Amino acid sequence: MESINTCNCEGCELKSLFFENVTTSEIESICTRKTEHEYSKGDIIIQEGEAIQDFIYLKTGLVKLYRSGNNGKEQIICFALPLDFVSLLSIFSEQKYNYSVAALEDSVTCNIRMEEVKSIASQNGKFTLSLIEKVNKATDRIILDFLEVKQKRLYGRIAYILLYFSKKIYNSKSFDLPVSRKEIAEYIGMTVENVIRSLSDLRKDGIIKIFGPNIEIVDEDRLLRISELS
Amino acid sequence: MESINTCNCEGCELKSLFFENVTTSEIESICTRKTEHEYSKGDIIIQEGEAIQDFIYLKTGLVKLYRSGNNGKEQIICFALPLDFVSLLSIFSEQKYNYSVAALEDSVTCNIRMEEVKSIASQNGKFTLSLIEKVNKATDRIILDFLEVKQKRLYGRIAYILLYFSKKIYNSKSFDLPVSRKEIAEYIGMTVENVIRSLSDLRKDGIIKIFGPNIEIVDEDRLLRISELS
DNA sequence: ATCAGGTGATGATAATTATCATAGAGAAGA
DNA sequence: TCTTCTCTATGATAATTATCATCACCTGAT
Repeated sequence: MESINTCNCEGCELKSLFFENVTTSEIESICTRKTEHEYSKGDIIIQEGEAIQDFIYLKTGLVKLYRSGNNGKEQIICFALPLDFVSLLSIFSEQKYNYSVAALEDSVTCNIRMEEVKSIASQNGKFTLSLIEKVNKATDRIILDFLEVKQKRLYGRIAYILLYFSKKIYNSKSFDLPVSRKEIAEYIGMTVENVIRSLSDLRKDGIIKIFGPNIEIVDEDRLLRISELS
Repeated sequence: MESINTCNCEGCELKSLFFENVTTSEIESICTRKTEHEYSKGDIIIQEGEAIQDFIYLKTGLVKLYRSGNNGKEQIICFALPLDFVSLLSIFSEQKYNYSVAALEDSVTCNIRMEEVKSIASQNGKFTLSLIEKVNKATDRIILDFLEVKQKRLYGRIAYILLYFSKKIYNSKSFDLPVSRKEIAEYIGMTVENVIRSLSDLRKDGIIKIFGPNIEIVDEDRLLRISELS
């Protein structure tokens, strides 16, 4: 991880989104004290169990939230793009992170000391209210996605995650999978072998094409039907 | 549902928990305008799709949060006791509820208009901050429980939910199940038949006793091991 | 009182998923 | 270079779970 501080808040398109109800002087205070961090693909941004010190949000990149289950296996909680909070869960309710965050692509975060955020929050109700809305939207999304995946079976889950990457992350029918088969398995809660098998089957049926990490969705309608019919 | 308004806030033990950072005049304003509602076991408190108008919390009773999946089947999101918010998800981020709430036991809710809460929140950062903490804690709990259940298999899930009711809800090794076998199935994401079979097996193995709705945990250690070893 | 419908229960069987084994390709390290 | 490790891939088999059928019991409705 590399720590830099060259970001100018004036040009930051995220500023207005996150801090719409903050006064100019409060923003100035944030901007001078915030730190920015660069991560390479694969780097760990947050380690489960660490003390929560910063309020972190993703400026650019793609990350995964995950935690290690009882049996040593990892479980992926969700994927997050910029404008989703990285510091979603536990941020206001816990002392320590109960999940980890790692970069799936080169990423940049903007960090603000929690005390700073809490100090502004305690003085500025409108800010806190807009914060609560955004945090809630993100956790709602996680829960609804969990329920969505839960009601599907193997093939439906595979179809669902392919459509998720295609539509929500890359907005294209052809994309490089940012995760390994193993990570897909950790997200949908199935074994690697079955993930690989399902992808192979989808390829054999002419629904997708696979070139190494690249996936091309050939027959989106059928993929959609598989996703919906479990 | 019956609407009453006889609750006196002075004696309300929940007041200080939820509204610790609220001024006396703000509390008075809340107390005069809040409404209280009584529900019988089985009553629906919130219907999925309804407009969110009130901030609702549970005074007494036990409820379930659930939503209807694509295939018509219902999925139970979580169970909630007093001091857990009922209006957890979507409350600050959505216009309409994306889940339903029903009473598993006779329950009483205290309702406050959302505008009232938002109005206090926008003027009182400390209040909003303590609110965000509580809402986050509850949604965190849901997500962690989801992950916990997800990594277990049928027997582990059954053991887990029995221990959950025993320890978290009733604090006793003997209790009446507040939910049907079907509802357990809807929570753990398995079929009713398999839930019933698992309970029968646990009974045959002498780990629990079943008298109609009553469950008695005989061998808690073994149940714990089953829960942990999936 | 009787009927319909929901719930709990159990068995037989089918479908789904996990586990184990094996193998090639590529990456990282000695 | 050679070894080791991880990832992708596939097959065979075992374990797990779902589906279907049947039945008893209870409750509410007509």
